[in-house]
Amino acid sequence: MAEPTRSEARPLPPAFVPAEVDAPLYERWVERGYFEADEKSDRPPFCIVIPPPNVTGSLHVGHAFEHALIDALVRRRRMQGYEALWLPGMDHAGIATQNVVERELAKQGLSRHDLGREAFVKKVWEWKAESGGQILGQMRRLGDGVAWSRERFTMDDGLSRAVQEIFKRLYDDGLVYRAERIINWCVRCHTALSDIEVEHTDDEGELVSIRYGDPATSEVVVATTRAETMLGDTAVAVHPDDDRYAHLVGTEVELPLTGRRIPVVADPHVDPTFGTGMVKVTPAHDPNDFEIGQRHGLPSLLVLDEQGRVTAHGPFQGLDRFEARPAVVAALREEGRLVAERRPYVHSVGHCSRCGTVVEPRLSLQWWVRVGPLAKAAGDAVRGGRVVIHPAEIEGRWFSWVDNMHDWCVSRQLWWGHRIPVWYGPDGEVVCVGPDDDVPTGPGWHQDPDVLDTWFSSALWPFSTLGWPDDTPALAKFYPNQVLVTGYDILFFWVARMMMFGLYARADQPPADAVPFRTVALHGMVRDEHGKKMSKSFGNAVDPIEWLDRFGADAVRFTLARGANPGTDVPVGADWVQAARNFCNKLWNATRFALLNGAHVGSLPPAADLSAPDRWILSRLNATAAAVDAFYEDFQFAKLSEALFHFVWDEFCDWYVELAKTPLAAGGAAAERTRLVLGHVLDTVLRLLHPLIPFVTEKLWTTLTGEESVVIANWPRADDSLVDAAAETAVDEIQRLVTEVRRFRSDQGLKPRQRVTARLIGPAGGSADTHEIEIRSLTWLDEPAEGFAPTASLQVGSVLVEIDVSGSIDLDAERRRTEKDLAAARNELAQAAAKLDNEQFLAKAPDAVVTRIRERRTSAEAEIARLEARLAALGG
RNA sequence: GGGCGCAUAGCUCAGCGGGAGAGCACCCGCCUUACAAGCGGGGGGUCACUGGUUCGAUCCCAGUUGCGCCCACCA
Repeated sequence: MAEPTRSEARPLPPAFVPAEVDAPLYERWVERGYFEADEKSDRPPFCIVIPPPNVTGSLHVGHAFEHALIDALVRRRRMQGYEALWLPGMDHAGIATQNVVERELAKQGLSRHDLGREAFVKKVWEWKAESGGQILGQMRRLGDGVAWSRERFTMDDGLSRAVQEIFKRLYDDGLVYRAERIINWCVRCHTALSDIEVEHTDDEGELVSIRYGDPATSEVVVATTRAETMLGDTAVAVHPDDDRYAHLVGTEVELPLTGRRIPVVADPHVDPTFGTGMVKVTPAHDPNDFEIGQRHGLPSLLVLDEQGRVTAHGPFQGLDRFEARPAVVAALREEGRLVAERRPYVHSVGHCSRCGTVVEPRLSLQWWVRVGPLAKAAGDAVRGGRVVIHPAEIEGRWFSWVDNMHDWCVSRQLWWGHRIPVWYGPDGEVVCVGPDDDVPTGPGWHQDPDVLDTWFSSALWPFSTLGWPDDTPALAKFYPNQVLVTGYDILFFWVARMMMFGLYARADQPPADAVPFRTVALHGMVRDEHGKKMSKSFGNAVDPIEWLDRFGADAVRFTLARGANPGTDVPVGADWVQAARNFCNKLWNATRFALLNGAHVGSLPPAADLSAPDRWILSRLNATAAAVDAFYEDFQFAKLSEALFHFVWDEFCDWYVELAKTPLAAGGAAAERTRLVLGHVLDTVLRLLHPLIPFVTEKLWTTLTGEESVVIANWPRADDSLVDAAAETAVDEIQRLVTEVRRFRSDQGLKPRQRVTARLIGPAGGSADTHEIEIRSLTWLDEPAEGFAPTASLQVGSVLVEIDVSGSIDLDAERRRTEKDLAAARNELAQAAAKLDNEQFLAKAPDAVVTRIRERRTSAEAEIARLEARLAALGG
């Protein structure tokens, strides 16, 4: 047997101080290459690509949350023997980053146009270097076990090549095309936006009804919330079956303020029951009107420029759309009661998701991805079970989205991003250039000035980061990724597009291997301690660094994991992080205690040589390990964290460690046996906890075992043979006895450590008999001396405890307690008895339930008898 | 306008057909040589409302009220 000398050799400080522990450990992990993955390995692959953070700024708590989950998954798989890869990187975040840099420039009174495209883009790269470095630093502090050698950026050469390649393929397949349509135009960002980049809110506006045609005889009344767009009307539409207006169809009416005459057309899109049943048609500034225009060959008249200013017609020219709106209404009124009605109107208004500006629908020539076949494949992959979405309830949303997707506008009028690889020739030639093609040169040739939607490159992330379009070993090994962990908020922005492009790019593979990932695990959003959305403007956003400084990375990670119920939002507050920090410290001190007492890791003695508490804690340990494994398979981070928390604190620390003090003090074989069990339990539970709280566990585990690192230790396997029902029952008895005595003492006003004498009388070999020393120690009861005269007695299970409460017993307190317990027991009995009197219950309830109720009745009866006796003894 | 989800202890949330749970907060007592970032004990809930199904409902169904989210081109 090894001598317990380690503890003296490697003492632990009395408290866990993350600031002193974390950083050196992380550096060592990286130096030793633990997080690197070998694509040539025979081990099964486990790859998760990071949802690339925007280089825009620093990580927020949501990132910390996501990283905590991913890191836990990857670390566990690594311990299980997988070739585990967490691939890091960042996203250039086109519009977001450009905005940030433009804002910086604005502080100096400059616009990007002052710099020019080339200089501006250079500026953004500088920003990227600075901001990106900050993000990487935060990831190190969090303990993210990423393969740094594989770090990628969506704008680096390889990924840009992938973007160009896929664009070229899509172009050649007719899946990307250029067309003039209504797009969402942000007048502040000066770019087109895709539909999902627009956020709708119910805004207060005004619905204005306007008379068109001859004021005297006018029967044409149309309504609008955007009066200024009337300047661009090119028709009025009615429903084809609307008899009220059938006579007008084919005629022309005068458009006020413009001197133009516009036709009345019949179109099925018009809802005859809404308003007057007549609609103004502005093909250049409304998607529906554009459709109507197409159907009737109407001209499209742009009346707002890219700044949202009126381009047409004298008095309004140059006015912002929001100035033009009332101005037009006023002019109509002056013109002679052309405004039939004005009323407040709450309606859905689209805003730029980046800057909040009201989006202007606007006719524009843009590049589009034809989404039909791609989206169908994305839907089928989930339908066919090739990709599994967690939690499953989200699938409904998934299908309704992919099955109804509109074509995706992918061109952006920005400078920061992947430039569209299309050249236009002097004679109207259009050439799409692949990564290995020659760029057309010569007079008149120029490249499309626009860049691609930032999500276009993100969509390639699962394979572009692994070397695609080249046929690399990494791609072969790690594609499809095993899991994708991300927030439900970007299911459509990102997950759907990765599915579409992954399936398209890898269409040469068998269907099951073309998918970008096998499982999508969606998490919720981090919220504040009251469940409110975190936002800077609301002032409740937390900088994770603050918590990292105060409580350490493990505490932050554990808090977040512990709150992570599948797919639901996670509320967190500083108090909770503190509680997690306390847990880490508890673990620290339990290990410290064990080491101070010579705990070490060795082969466990056979069960027959172990005490009931030993067998109990091993039983609980293995049950916990099994539960943790099951929870991991289901991404139940809250449950598995809770299981480990409960095991460590409530079972191991509160009971096993306390019970262990007796054999440790006894010395000899009992002490050595206990040291081995302590060592074994800690060894195992530290490994189980490592994926969640990597730093403390590394420090404690290496100190305990003397081994190199828990990062590369084996994941514990639950051993069913160590689950021991008899031991659990035995310890359960001890716990009940101890708790009852403590309760009695507390009721009697005895100080916790105040020694009183007592005699324990139980059946030979029962828990009181075999563990009397432990029980006395935990209840501060001394052996009775000569002439022992108990002043009180209490029966707990099969054990009678006679106590000499030094001094007089507080009869009132004791009576109150007993009466209360008695009432509870009687209530219990009544409930059980009522059920057992019910014939239908007996006939229909499952046997197990009936048995349980019978047992409950029996124990309630015994309890009542006991309590009544006690009450009688108390003179009640 | 559609679709989805949620209402359980003061707060944040688990549980989800047969004994109401956790963390934090609260009250009482303890500086017990692992830990005061701790230890022991304790109080606190007609499980939103109304009906239904069932021997039995916090749990299933319907409706009501309140809250949240997603989608949508209704002037």
